[in-house]
Amino acid sequence: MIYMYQKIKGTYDLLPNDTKKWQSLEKTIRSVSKIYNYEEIRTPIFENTELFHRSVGEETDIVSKETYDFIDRGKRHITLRPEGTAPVARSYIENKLYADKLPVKKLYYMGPMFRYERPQKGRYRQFAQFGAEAFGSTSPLLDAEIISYAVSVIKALKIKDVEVHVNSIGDQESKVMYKEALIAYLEKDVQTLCSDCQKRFETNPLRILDCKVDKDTELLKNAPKPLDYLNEESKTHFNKLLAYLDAMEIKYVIDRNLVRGLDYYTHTVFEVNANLETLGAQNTICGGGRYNHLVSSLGGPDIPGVGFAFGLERLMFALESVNFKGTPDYLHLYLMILGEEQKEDGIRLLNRCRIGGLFSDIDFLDKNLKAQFKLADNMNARFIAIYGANEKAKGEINVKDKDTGKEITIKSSQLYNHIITELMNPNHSCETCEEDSCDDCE
RNA sequence: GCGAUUGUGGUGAAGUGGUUAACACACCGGCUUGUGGCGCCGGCAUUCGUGGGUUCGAUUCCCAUCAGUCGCCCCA
Repeated sequence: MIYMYQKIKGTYDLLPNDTKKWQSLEKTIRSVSKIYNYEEIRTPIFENTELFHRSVGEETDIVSKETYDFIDRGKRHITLRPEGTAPVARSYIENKLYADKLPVKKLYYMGPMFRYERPQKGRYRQFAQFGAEAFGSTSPLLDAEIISYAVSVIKALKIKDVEVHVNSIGDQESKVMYKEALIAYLEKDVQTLCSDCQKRFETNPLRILDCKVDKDTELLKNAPKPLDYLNEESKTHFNKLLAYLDAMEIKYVIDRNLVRGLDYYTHTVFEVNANLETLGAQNTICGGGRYNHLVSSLGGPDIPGVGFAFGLERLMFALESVNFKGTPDYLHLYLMILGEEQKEDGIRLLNRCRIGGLFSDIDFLDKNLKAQFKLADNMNARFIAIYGANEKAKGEINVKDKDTGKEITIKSSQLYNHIITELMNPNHSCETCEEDSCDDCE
């Protein structure tokens, strides 16, 4: 070959083996979403560049240096979405979902996001997120529900060793007060911090709190914390949240240093970390919080919201470490037609089985018997039917049940009925069980 | 954006400045188009990510580039 194309840096192909696991993951996510009564929303993967600048924050890395931007043929400035909250908020406003008969709109989404970052484990340039947004209530109960929803997804996936970290950065007023206090406190000693923190001091001082390099220094240990600067309202909100979490029996730790990177957060912020070697440094699988002014700052009515986002690749890694398996592939029937003269009649038999819903396949390469048996094996076929000249002459067909090893010859017209009957037999093996799971499968 | 490290067939991998590039699995063919999973026999990298340089000669040394991995940053 002259030139081999390769995938774009930071992207990946999901091959059939992988898509099975992903489908299973998606299925679990959807069923938990149903339990919490969240409805799916799907927005475009690109939006006006401006949307992300307004919402996520001009100074954040993800907007200032990580977006995929382009200008389309109509000279529009377009950005591949780097996160899901802003597009959902935009859609919420544009479609006037606040006027819906459901005053609290609970939405979830799943799909690809794009950030121009240096790829590493659990971090890709095109990656998938599952996220939820609930609009229309300032009640801390909604914050608690969102956290509960996220935790339930993790539980449903049987991921252990997770920690929920919560914190409050307060409302707009508290945020401003805290920021001033922090800056005043750090001002004279900025030079003692790491070089990254010195930059952060100018751009996003809150993030100094969770710096890995400086976190153990006396300066940071004694630094003012957002929780100490909450006004009464913010304090009440946070305390109620904690009470509701207790009522929901959700274990959490209050992480006084937890801040989030995106500008739109107010009050509650939280993260879910998984302590798994397979995740490496990328151990935050879920992050979220409340954003009371995002909708209004995007030109909508003054409506609050709260949400979270999961990184699905990281979830997949976490699943691998708990030996999560998708449903195994199998076939009901592998039909071996021997001889060109038998093909058309054989195809009729195959077709009948397929119309009846049997998972069926056949050879396309005129392989010999041995090779076809091997193929049937690789396809994990339960029944192998052989249709050759002998059978055709007698109107019969030979059927082998791989589960029992028994082989019988029946009227070829009975092929479908025979297989169906056998499949209904409760003594089935789980490898070929028709449901996604049965009692024996667990 | 910064730092480190790796790159040999479908896969896992050994290996050397000089010419047949181990081995294992997978795959293909034969013994055996009418019964696979075992066995035996045979096949399967004109080529060592790509481009350039050093050299009589490079997969092996050097440079560049692309990609992967790990960490920082950031974030999910």
